[in-house]
Amino acid sequence: MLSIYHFDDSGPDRTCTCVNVSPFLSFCDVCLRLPLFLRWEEEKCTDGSKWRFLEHKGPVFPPPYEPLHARPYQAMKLSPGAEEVATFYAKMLDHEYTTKDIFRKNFFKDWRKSKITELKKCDFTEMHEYFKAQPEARKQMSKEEKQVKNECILQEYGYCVMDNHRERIGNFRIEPPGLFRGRGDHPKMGKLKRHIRPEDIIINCSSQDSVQPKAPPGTRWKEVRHDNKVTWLVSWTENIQGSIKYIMLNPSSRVKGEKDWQKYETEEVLKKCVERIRAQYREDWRSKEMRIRQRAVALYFIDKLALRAGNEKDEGETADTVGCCSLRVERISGKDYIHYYNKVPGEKSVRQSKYNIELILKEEKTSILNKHLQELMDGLTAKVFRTYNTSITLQQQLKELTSPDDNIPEKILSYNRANRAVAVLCNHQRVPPKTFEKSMHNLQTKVPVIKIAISHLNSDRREKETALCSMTYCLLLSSLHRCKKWGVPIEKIYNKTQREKFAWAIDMTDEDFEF
DNA sequence: CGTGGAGAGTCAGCCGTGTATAA
DNA sequence: CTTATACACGGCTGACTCTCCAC
Repeated sequence: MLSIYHFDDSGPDRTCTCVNVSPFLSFCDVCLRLPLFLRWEEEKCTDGSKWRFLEHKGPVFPPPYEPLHARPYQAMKLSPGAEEVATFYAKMLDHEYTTKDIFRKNFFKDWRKSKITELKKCDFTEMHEYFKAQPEARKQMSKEEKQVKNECILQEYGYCVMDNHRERIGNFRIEPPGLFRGRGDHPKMGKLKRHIRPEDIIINCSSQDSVQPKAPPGTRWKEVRHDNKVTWLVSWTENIQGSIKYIMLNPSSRVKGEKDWQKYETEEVLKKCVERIRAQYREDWRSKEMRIRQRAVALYFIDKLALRAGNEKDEGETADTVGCCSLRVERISGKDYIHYYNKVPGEKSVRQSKYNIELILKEEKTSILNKHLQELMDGLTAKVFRTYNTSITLQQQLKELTSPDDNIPEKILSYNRANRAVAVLCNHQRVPPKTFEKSMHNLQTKVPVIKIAISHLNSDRREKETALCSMTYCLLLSSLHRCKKWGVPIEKIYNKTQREKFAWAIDMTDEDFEF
């Protein structure tokens, strides 16, 4: 039974009561009122509001910098600010980032508000050693001491009250300052991510009846607003890309759970009409209109290759990564493309129309594509295809790989193998972590016979990781179903966080379920 | 009507930490 | 029993998707 919250208007302290009811029951069998999910649905909230009451304590700021009085540059004394920025670099000395020119250049540019002229002449090793020793020092602090401290902060700042429910907040801590780590060859890597002050913070909460969060002594918030059309509690603008950051609720919360449920339902609808959509885009490959051909091939890639949509981005400002709609001709002839291409035998009409492919990917825009998808099916967007195909593949694989006589470990193994198939579809590829390579090396030198096992180990690891990261909803339900059917403990497949997030799905799975 | 940009929300990889397990 | 290694977990945050609205 799923724990669905219901309103408890009688309580003096506005906390919720959890009652075990199925989301498909009309009424809670204890208080005889509608469960929250359904009530929300019932009352429709057509104005698009996400909540009626919201109260929280605001964010937790990182502790202020404590100067070390270190002198990494020719014994020169640094201001506390300059010294702090230096510590960010010193902490990363072991990281590959600090070997990259762009990283160093950006860091140095932001740091040299001081009179330091050459990075090469700086010696960060002393500071580096200091920080390396920190985990040791922290270990000295007693375990309970740490836990109690953390627990207090969590209890005070880690929860909010939204519509009578005490809900867990996802990230209630402000991002600490540091050096920006972009992904890939990011042109801004190494730039200083500055301190966020209360004056940068926008608070969102109820206007009446709620206690508003207090800014730290001697400071004030940038703004306090009362916007119940959004779900965030706190926001600020980050200084590297100028984008907005938010504090929002935990995945186990009502607002997030409802969203997930909705997505699951969209997948269900797609299942019913996917063949129609496929037939249509195949036909569109031969359209007289170029735009339609473009659209159809883009859609084909998204469907067949589980590509992401991939929006246009500012060149020179952002990471160098690509998706379907931003694929360019030069990339198509490149290795990446061949790599994908080889995985798609058949569908000759796409392959033969070289002319198609070149234009399509160059000019098709995500927004246009999404508009088209919306016409094909209500709620359909590019990424729904990705999750849908993931689900279907997993389900098929599970069916193929599992036999009723398997014992539980065998069933867990086949689950992991099925996940590998899913990973292939999504083209997940990960570099094994460095520590892994190292331990592999040790194995190889010690016991040569073990070599044979190495490839297995390697793939097992990937399967596990994939199991953790390719969570979608039909996929989720079909694997939950399998657990129930074969008596595999759910705990063996999903960890605590995942089980909390998908409490609603775990409950609605029964043995007859099939995606 | 199309487009660009801001805002909101989701996804996913990395990494530190704590714990289980092996040596 | 102690120490070292492996592993799992969860927090963090950059990247991405999608929507909406002003122009």
